[in-house]
Amino acid sequence: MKDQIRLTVDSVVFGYQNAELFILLIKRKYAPYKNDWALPGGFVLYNESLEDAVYRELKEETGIEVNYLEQLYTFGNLDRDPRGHVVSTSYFALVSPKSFTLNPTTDAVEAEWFSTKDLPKLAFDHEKIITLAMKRLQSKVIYEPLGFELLNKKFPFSDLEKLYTTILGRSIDRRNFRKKFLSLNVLDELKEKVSLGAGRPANLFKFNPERYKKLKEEGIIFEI
Amino acid sequence: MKDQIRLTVDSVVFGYQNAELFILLIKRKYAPYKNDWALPGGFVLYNESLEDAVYRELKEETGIEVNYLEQLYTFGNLDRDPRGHVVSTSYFALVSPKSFTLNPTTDAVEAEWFSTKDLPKLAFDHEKIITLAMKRLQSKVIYEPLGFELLNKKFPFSDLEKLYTTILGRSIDRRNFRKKFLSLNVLDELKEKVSLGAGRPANLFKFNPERYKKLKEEGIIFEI
DNA sequence: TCAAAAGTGTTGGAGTTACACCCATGA
DNA sequence: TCATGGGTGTAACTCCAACACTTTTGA
Repeated sequence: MKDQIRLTVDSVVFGYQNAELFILLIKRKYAPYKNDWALPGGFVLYNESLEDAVYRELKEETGIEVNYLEQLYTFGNLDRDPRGHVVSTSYFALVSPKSFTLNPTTDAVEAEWFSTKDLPKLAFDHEKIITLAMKRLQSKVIYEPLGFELLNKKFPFSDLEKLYTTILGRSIDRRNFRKKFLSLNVLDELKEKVSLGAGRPANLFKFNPERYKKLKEEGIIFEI
Repeated sequence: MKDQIRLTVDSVVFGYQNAELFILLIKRKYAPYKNDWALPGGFVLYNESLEDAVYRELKEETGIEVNYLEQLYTFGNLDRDPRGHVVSTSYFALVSPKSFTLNPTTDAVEAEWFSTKDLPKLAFDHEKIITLAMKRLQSKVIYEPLGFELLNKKFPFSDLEKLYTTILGRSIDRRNFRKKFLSLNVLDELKEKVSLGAGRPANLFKFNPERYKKLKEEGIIFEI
């Protein structure tokens, strides 16, 4: 077991609530970095694919089901893990609001959502991984319709706008955003309305993945 | 050694000559896939970083020096290598024309450039890796000035244009391309001219990496 | 009736595309 | 002087950014 390269996976799981982005972290039970917060993940088993390892670890450590998963980067610096030569393939994942509340299934393991604006000190090089994941989310959300994975199936337009504002970290012109998004022709306007506290009730929309797929095949590119 | 995940690196090395893109392949000396063509690469050693492994394997197998290196993707399917559970992190690299001719240093190992339009049957999942690398090159060349890594330091504008035509696989309007590229303000026009066979001699240009870096820091984005 | 959020059009400017002829050289 | 590739400008159009008031509801 010694003098052997070992392979881990780590996942940056994003959740979204009330115009805030969150990342799922777990508290480490063992050394190294005992009691520090870290990304969910762990060693890949023999004859286990990378994605299987990600799903297994997420289930074991957090009990969460993700909506979207994508490989991020593989870190292989020699100084990244005090236990020796440990290479980690990182993933980034998105969860829908209904998976946002954590069931405290997996006893003993502490898992918690942290606002991206208020992250604790992290184990290993996990801060670096998170930084990369956030950049990737930002750059990806403008040319692929990922955002919907973080929202409910049906959502008012303002949710989408707030989500983009949050992810991109800048304000967006409501009229232009709506115009542009609707012109992409991948949203279905529903007959339903929803009233969120004060103000005029909002129309609900739904992302149409089939239409998106078809447009993509035709070479039409999504771009916000 | 058995029942142990092993880690390899594989590199897709691109070269460019006469309006054609080439990929560097080696002929496998041992099973599996003995005598098939494959991407240069091999097992990562204990206490060796991924990039070091890439450079080492490229040197051992091809004797080549690359100009640009970037991680591509990590493949971890269980069926990708008949030898067992072998995970491979792939890289993509660019070489300048002066490194394009192969010195037959590393005896016994056969390395050869293949046109991307005429690739042989490949070992493992290397065809898949190459497909991904080509997509990455295409999408990246339009928002990062990678192309220069495939050209001589000093080059006539037509070289740049032909390179983009080749990589993107479509024709480009000469006037618009030149206008746009020059307006990015990262090329220095030299006083030198070069005459390539027939026709009016062309002015030489040089990429200015410092200027590009400065513009990038100011938030100006390169985009062709 | 007031507060709060949803919904909606227009205009100017920037940037992109489309397009064809002259220039400098070597053979 | 001819063949070859290099170098250049303009006009139409499309796309993007900027900008503020009306509508609908609940309290």
